[in-house]
Amino acid sequence: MARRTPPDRRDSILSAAREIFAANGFAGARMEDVAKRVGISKATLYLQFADKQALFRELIDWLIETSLPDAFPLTLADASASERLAIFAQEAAGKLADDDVAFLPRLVIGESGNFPELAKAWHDVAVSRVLTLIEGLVQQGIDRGEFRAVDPYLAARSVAGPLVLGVLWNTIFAPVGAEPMSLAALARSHVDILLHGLLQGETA
Amino acid sequence: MARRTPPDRRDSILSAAREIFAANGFAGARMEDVAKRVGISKATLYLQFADKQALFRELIDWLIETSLPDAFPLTLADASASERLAIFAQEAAGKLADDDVAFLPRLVIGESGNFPELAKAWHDVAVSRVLTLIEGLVQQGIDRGEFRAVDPYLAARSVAGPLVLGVLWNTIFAPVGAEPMSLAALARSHVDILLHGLLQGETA
Amino acid sequence: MARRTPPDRRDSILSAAREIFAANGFAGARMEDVAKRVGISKATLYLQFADKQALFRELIDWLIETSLPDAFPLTLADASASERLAIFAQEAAGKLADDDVAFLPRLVIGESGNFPELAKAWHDVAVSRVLTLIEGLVQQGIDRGEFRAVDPYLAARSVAGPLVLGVLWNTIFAPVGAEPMSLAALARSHVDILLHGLLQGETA
Amino acid sequence: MARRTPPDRRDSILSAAREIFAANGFAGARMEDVAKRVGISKATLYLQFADKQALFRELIDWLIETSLPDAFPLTLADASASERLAIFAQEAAGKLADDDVAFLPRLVIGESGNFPELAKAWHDVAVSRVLTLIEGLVQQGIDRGEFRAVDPYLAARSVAGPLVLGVLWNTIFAPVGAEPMSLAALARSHVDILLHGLLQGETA
DNA sequence: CATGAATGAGACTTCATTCAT
DNA sequence: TATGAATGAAGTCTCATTCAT
Repeated sequence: MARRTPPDRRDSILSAAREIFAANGFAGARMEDVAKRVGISKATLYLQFADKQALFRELIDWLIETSLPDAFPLTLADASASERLAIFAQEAAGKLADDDVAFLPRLVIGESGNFPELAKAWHDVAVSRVLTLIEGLVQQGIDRGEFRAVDPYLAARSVAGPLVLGVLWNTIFAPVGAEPMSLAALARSHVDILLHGLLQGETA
Repeated sequence: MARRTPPDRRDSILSAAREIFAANGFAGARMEDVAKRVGISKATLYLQFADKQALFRELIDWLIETSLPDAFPLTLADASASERLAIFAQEAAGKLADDDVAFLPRLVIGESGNFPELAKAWHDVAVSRVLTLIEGLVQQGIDRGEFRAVDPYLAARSVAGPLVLGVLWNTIFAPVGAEPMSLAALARSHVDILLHGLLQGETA
Repeated sequence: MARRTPPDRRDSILSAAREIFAANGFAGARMEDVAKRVGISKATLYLQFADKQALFRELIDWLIETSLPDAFPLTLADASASERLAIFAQEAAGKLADDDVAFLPRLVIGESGNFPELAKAWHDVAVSRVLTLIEGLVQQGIDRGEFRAVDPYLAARSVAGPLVLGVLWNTIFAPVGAEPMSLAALARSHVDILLHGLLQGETA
Repeated sequence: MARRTPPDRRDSILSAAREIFAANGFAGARMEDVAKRVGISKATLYLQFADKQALFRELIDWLIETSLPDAFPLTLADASASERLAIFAQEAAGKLADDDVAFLPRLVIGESGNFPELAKAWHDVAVSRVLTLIEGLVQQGIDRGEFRAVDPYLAARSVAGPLVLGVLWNTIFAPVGAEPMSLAALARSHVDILLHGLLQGETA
């Protein structure tokens, strides 16, 4: 059941590493704990990963690959910008609610001081991409006369910000007693506010 | 509270500790580096702080005390809810742009796994407070008939989210090559969108 | 002595082991490197040799057997002692110039602390034999009235020493930039000096 | 008796290291054993030496410095070349008989594969110097018409070789049962042979 | 008070050796 | 016979923490 399956073995190690690193950070994590969680010996770990840093780096890469790649191909739709924004937000909320993804931000944020490259990779591969996608969405809305002529760059941050906050909330504060937040509800409310504004008179 | 040693000494240690912990996280920080940065010996460090955890905990307390306490007493104003929201956002952006504050999120996020109490303290003392303040602000707007009847809890997240994103952006991504973000500009744009919405026709 | 595996296999392992051990010493050599050089797996190595020490010991035996056995059968000649000394020196220089032999001294010298038996084997099988042979040669010269009545034991060291120095020189110093030494030239010069002395007037 | 004496401490470590490295070679030596022999903890070792290699390198340097520097200033004498050669050989034999010096060759020879720099240092600082000194001595003898016109470079090897052999003999073979060799006796015999030659008739 | 010196405990990493296939 | 995979044991190195001065 566990002899000759290099790919499985590798994934199971990465999976265990995710938990250990997520719980303790890079410096605080112990290789022995990772091994123990996989049910192998430390030495076997080193058969697959050159050292602790390699394991950590490949873990992050794996997480980024695993979680973001096929993200949001929905952009295609020829619905209205409003609808597409709403759909995007729902999809994003759904993805970010996945625990396998949610702790990546914490990990990368926490270790960005020690591993700047990881921050860069996460930025390039995931964050920047998503923000650019949102920018495009906003820009499209403006071009179609559907949205006001706001700054797409900043607007994209307005769109994404609350979701980031929500993810971190659930990752950081929920474990210490705060009420977990429904990303879906947050997304719905946020899109509503974004589109229609807070002001009373403004809504037709 | 500090005995014979001038409080200066204590503060200079905490200040040094801030830099070291911010740069390396708790586990990655070395007591010797803290001592070296202050210009004292490791042993002297232990004269002031029982151990590494004590230093870290007192650091966090000190940071929260130092940075958050006088936060946003502005709530007083009896201007319109819109105006007060705008003012709040500007003030918040200003405070969060301060480097002495900006790295705190990263630190807490990174160490929340090992130090749940930090997450809790930060939540209780800082985050929760500010969000509650925003909720009150929104609620007031609704009560006055100025804002639509949105969910104040979620709306508060809509307000704060982009600022959080902005701070993290400048903390995490700017150091690895991303263009730093102007929190003031972000706040301005965000409040505009929040109040008036993105939709074209909606603005009077 | 080797079963199904052709002796070639055994020899090729020993040959690879020679290079690895010669380059790194016993403790520094890795079984994996030996296996890799042969092109087999570590496990297969253990099919032929019980463990690392066994491999090393058999290697030394093999080297001694391989290199020394047929050494200097020339002693027979019934030429003059001078001639025989000269011939011996030339032959020895020739043999010692062979790289397959030259590194043996270094190996044994380096590991004599950890493997006293090696030192003993080398002494018994090789060094002692050669020195005894030289002693006999000198003694013969004395007996025939050809040589002065020197101490044959010490004289044998006088004969052999420079060749040893030469071998070590080429093994130790030449690789780090020193000019390699011609053992043949050294032997020729040395025999000349040994026979005729350095002093001017002494030569007829 | 052992608190605040950095230089003593350092020397006592090097002295212990000498024994451990001499007995086991670089790879075979354990830092813990060195520490144990000094009577300190492993960590204290690392207070003085960055790592195992640093300890080893500094040990070799220390040995070379300690043993060779003031070597053979005797060159001054204005005695005959023969006398000076004899004196040199006696002095050299005396120095080389010192156990603190005698194992250096073994150590460097054994590790020359892993630490080429050591071989180079030993060559440059010790071996090359002594050989050059002998060359000068021979050349002087030739210039004065006292010696025959031999090749000084090769003659120097003829002079030094047996002493090297003797040292290695006592280092390598004596510990495994061979009769130790008197370097003084060897030197005396060797100089006699070198000067007067082996041949009977040649001596006036 | 201040500190240089010392160390115990622990973490990473390596490698000879074994075993199921 | 051959080997890929696995690991126990060991060794290097680090660092929070203590203590004598």
